Amino acid sequence: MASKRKVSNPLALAVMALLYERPMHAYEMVTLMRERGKHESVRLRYSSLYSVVGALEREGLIVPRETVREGRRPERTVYEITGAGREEFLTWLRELLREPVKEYTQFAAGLSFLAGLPPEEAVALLKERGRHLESENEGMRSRLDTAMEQWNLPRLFLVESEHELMLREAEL
Amino acid sequence: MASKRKVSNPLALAVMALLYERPMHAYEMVTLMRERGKHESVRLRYSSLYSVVGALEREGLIVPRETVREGRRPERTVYEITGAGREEFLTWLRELLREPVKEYTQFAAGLSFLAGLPPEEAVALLKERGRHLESENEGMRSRLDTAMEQWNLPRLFLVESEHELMLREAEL
DNA sequence: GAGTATATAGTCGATCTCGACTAGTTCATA
DNA sequence: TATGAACTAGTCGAGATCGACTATATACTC
Repeated sequence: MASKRKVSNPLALAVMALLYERPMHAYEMVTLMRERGKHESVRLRYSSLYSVVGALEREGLIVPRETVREGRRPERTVYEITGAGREEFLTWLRELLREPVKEYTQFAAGLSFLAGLPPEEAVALLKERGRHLESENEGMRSRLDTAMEQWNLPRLFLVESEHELMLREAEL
Repeated sequence: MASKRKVSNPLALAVMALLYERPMHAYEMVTLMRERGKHESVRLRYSSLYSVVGALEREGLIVPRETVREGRRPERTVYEITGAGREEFLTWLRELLREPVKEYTQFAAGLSFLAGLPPEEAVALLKERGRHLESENEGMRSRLDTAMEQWNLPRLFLVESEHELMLREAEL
């Protein structure tokens, strides 16, 4: 279990999720992801997207359905998900939700070398961080509140990280 | 501010931190990092380490001091940090601590496609995750407690993630 | 003293990832 | 009506990253 995936970029999960709904072309995926705020949870770069789409096709998880061209714009390839793709999507998603995996963050790295700085400076920096977080979180919270009517799934979603970090600073 | 670093892998921060203490060779860095548990906060692979060391050298942040060979073992190059390296280390560390940056986690990605699963299954999976976390955290906590005497810096350090995730599940 | 497990010290090739760039289109606006 | 911004739809090359592999030395065990 938890064997290595042939396409491991989380963006691939997003692609499959979107194609699970209906066939579409790459650029449309970007647009949809942005509309739905998925780019907040999955790192989204054009270049990665196209390479991930290519990889998924190689692995037979998605297939091109048609290539259309409007006017003199570059042509767009519409993809659809395959049976194997659906299966892979569900397996992967289940695994992500069920099994905690070690995640490395920049901040954790920074914290672990805290000792390289004089204590007063460390405290000052972390306090500053605290202020940044507070104001960012306020913004997030209010955006969430106003968006709550349309999208009822997210709810609390990002705000917990606030608690985590507040605790850390409190601890210092 | 927050301009792109020439060597951006957090492992580079670790290397500079170690060489800040005293010159050493690559393999010794691995040993020390493991001893001190730094590999819990910074992803550590041999291959990445050697390439990071190479990059740091190219950038003039560290320099080889001598190459020694014991018996017929592969030769080891001892590195030391330069003035520029010290400066870069401090700047980077300060930035990491001061400025919150968006971090993408696997779990966040998974959560954001939760809707792809039937609600009961989602709940079941997250509950399972909760159990895993609980037992893992228990282990962590006891290891921390026993190690507390020797290393007094870490204290709460990893345990807050427990709270974060417990809150998330509670929310579901 | 033979076999095997573990520690030491790395290298190499394939893939992944990203930033920078291209190139046409639509829209506002001066 | 020219001009510049923003949108649409990608490509490309450089560099980063990782898994797998090599090779010697030491320790343990039967």
